[in-house]
Parts: sequence; structure tokens; C-alpha cells
Amino acid sequence: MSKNDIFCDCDVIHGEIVEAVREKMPDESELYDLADFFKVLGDSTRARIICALDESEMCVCDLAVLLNMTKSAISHQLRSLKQTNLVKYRKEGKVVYYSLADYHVKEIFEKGLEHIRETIKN
Amino acid sequence: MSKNDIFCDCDVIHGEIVEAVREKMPDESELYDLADFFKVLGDSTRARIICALDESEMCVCDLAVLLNMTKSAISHQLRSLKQTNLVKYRKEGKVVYYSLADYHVKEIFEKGLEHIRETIKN
DNA sequence: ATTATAGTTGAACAACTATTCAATTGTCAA
DNA sequence: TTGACAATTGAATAGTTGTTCAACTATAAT
Repeated sequence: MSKNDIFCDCDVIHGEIVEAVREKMPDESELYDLADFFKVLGDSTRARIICALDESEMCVCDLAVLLNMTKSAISHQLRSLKQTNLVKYRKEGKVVYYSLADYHVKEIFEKGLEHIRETIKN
Repeated sequence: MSKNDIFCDCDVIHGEIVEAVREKMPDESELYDLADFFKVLGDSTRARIICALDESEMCVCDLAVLLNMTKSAISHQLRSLKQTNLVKYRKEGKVVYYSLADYHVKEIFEKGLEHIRETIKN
């Protein structure tokens, strides 16, 4: 076990706590994926898209009108949401309909809103 | 009601759906705060800090050693976490102990992990 | 008082990212 | 086949952000 490695510029103060916590930390890669997941929700445009799709399946044009943005901008963000498995889509002629991919997203979204509303109270 | 406003470069396809969704959307400011909240979780360093503090109260040095980073880098990130009410702190002499501020954070974090683990399966 | 250590802070730099713009694909209708 | 429209894409730009570095504050010990 190393105590004062490459980058850290200080000594351990509570060595036992550090080691105990270290053992309980999830895999590095899992935490990285988790951060990436939250990063996707952490943009107001994407958050609004998710919020809209939580109400109803919608096509790119509808989302563009609703959020008052260009189709291109919406499409770029939908790409991120697709790649991270937050939305799914179905094609019908020229029109592509998007909807939420996962019920977790809805739960996490609602918990987030709760948190916001409660912390603003104080 | 306006149908083809300033920025949008297309026509509405499903006008009724758009209006129905528009009425159910939360306030713009609330969605903005929500996105900011998720943005804070959407960085792997901050995610690791949250994860560590979920196990135990820790000081800056301990976190720096655990995550193998400088005190300064950790302190900067703790500042974000403080400002968004994700962590609280107490001072004891020279040492500042940080801990999670809100039980929501833990729930959201765990739901996020669930989501990650389930979507990776497929 | 002086020294050492925990922590914070501001400026600067590099890396990343959201939107725009222009061009392109794919589908439908005339 | 031609024109119109939904949607996607790549390059470019402007804005944002994480870490580093150096300087600083505050507390404790000698």
C-alpha cells in the first residue's frame, strides 16, 4: 500500500478511514460511466428534452418548436441521449419519434426535482 | 400563441401534442437549476468525492490521498459541491471535515448506478 | 515570534462542449 | 424525376470547465 503517491501533495491524516473507504469504493470504470450518465442530464437543453419526452413521444420538429431551437441543435442533443441509452426512437416515413428509454430516468429526474425544491426552501 | 417563432427553423407537425406538453413543463428556472444539479454529479472527480463521503465524513487531505490528487484540485471541487448544497462541513482546528448534505443525493446516486448496471447488461 | 501544516483562492491554460451553418440523406408526393 | 421536407452530419466557433501553479489565510506547536 502506498501512502504518498505520485500526485497527492500531502500526508494522510486518518489512514484507517481512507483505507476503509477505499475498499468500499465501486470500480473506477463504473464511477466513470455514472458520471457520464449524470453529465448527459446536466445540460438544460437535454434536461428539457427529457422532461418533454416524459410527457409524450415527440418528433424532432415538435421538440424544436417546443424548445424554440433549430432542428439541428435538437438532433445533435438527441444523438447524445441515444448514445447513452436515455432515449429510444422509432421511424415512421420521414418522421422520427423519440421517447424515454428507461424508467430509471424518470425516477432520477423526479428525485432531482424534489431535491431542488427542498433545498431552495431554506 | 406563436407557431413559428424566432429561432425554430421548421413547422409544427403535431401542434396539439406540443401545446399539451408545453403546459406540463416545469418553470424554465427550475429546469435550469435541475440541470445544474446534475452537472455537478456529472464529473468523475466530484462523483468519486460524493461516493467517498457517502461512506464516511472526510477531510481534504484524506480525500486528496484517496483520490490521488492535489489538495487544491479537491478543494476547488468541494467548493462546487458546497455551492450546490451537496455537501456540508465542520471545522475542527486546522482540519475541515466534509460530509453529504442531503439524503436525496444518496438515493439519486444509487438509482444512477442501477441504471448503469442494467443498461450495460444488454 | 517563528515554523509547519490544512485549507482556500485567483489566474491561466488546455481540454471539452453546445450551437450554428452548410451540405447531405432518405422518404413522400406531384 | 423533380421538388419539398424531416432529419442527420461534420466542421467551425464561442463559451465553459477542470486542473495546475503560486500565493495566501488560519490554526497549532515549538
